[in-house]
Amino acid sequence: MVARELLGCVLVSRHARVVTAGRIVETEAYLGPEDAASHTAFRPGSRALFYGEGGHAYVYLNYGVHYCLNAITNPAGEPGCVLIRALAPTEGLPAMARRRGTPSSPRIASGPGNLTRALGITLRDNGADLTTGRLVILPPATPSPVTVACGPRIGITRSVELPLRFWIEGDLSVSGARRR
DNA sequence: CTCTGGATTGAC
DNA sequence: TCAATCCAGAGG
Repeated sequence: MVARELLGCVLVSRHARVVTAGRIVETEAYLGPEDAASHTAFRPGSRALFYGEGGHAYVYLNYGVHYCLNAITNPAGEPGCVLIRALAPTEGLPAMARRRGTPSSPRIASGPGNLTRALGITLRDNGADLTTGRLVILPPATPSPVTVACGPRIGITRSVELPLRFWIEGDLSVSGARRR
């Protein structure tokens, strides 16, 4: 599963002259029509991206307040994406804190909305190429042996029971479990 | 054009 | 526990 491989990869955002980056420590997988929580199930407009070629970004404004960053994972024609939920800051922490308007903290990019705000990601990054654009995902610089845990997804109202959420065990930047 | 849901967050 | 806040889809 690609969601698992993404853990430990580094997400780099270059906005103007500011570079912010972090290690991906938490992801969630979203599937095609058979996944009731996937946007493909109730948001046809997102289908073009879901079914598009892998390696592109799918950015979505949620609750009118927060953005969510997804990576399209599958070859063209096959729906599937991974929601990036949390980052462990590795570069540009002060810039993240400035964008967030909060003090620097390991949890500055913990949670989908926090993450996108910290990296300055907006709707205009929707559909961007994650291999060449100002938003890039790199393989782990130093493949560190980590424990990957998996469990139910968070914050959704459908198919919550599917164990499609992955995170790095014990990492400080993983977002805390919430209930609904 | 109006109505409304939603993969969240942080303050009460 | 609850309100903030905005896009796109659905319906008129």
